[in-house]
Amino acid sequence: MSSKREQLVETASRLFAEHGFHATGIDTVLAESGIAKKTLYNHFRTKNELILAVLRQHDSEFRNYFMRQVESLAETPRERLLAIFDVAENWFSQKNFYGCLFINAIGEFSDHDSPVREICREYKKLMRDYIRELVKQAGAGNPADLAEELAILLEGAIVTAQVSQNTRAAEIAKRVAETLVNEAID
Amino acid sequence: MSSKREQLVETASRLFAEHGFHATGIDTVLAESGIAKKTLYNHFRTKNELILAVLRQHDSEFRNYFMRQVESLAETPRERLLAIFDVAENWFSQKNFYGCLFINAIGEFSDHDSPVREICREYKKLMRDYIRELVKQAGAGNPADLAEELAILLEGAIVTAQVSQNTRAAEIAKRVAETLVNEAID
DNA sequence: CTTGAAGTAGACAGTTCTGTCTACTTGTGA
DNA sequence: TCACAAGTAGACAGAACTGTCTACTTCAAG
Repeated sequence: MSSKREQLVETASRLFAEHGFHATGIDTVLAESGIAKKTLYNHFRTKNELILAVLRQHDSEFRNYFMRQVESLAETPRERLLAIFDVAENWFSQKNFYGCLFINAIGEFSDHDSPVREICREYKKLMRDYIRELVKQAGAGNPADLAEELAILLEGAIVTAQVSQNTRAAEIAKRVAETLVNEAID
Repeated sequence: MSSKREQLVETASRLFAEHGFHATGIDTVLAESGIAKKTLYNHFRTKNELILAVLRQHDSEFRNYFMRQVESLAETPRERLLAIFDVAENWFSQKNFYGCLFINAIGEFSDHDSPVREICREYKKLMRDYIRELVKQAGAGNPADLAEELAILLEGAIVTAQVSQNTRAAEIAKRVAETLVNEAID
């Protein structure tokens, strides 16, 4: 059985994703998780620390899930670059898809130096790094360029799927990705 | 001089963009605008109605600004498709750039049928319609496809610029757009 | 068996938020 | 001039939210 701390982070993660960070009260997290208020404040000094814990947990968990999926769907680096968009399509079609938690967080925490934004920037950087590594393995001339392009395509697909609740965004982005990959790698 | 209603919408718009919708209290809007609470509640029945007014106003104002910019930067439809990303770059480099207000709103209002989400979907649809119209004028074989691709690129650039506060995203997206346009239009 | 760590239940203080209401002021058109 | 529409200032009710604290329970290790 998971620890109380893990339960809190898991419940809060779900609620923050669905309703946002400011709109979700501590009491809701407690009611949904069935955990006492004292226990929460034993593990986290403030609500903000809970938010940071949620983002850090989601960072490692989601990246892990994403990369595993990519690697299970395709073998070669080149195929994996395209599989990214198949994984995205799966993600978008989950019933509890509320877009990217980090993009949503950025919208609620505008302070440029806030730890929230730092975690979000770091997450996006690590995703780009992963893509760049695949691009490099696939043998592209300029890995950084193609990686940035594919990363932008992925972001665009995420937002489009979130706003229009349309999983086809992944398919469209994938088609563009194919063009770019074919162009960059002979 | 603008009406009190306009001042309220303008002030609220700025605060919602910077701090988010739930994190911005009515009292803050009143303090910043120097308008009495009674006046606000004479114009809007609830905070939620103020939010809707802000989104509707921003919808028409921003699209108008965006299209005018595109049309002043380039003459032919084909050039205008690429100018979209120059306008985006200008937008990203404004000191008060907090991403797309509609994307941010979607993150805070998850209810699928909420009027907030309706307005956001409609805005995104109208932007895609505008792009599709330019694509059609430029003479692409399948206007819908290229338009969707360019729209996804634009979304990706917006989010990337917002997260990393890096205006280069527009430039990268533009490069991809050039490839797509050249491929689709002979 | 006992002791201490961790959890429960929930009252409570203090703040903040939305929305209402009263009493007063200002400005303008008939 | 005056009547009325619109605005100001701000008190207030009621709800919600964060964070603290007390008293009680559970359970496992020594």
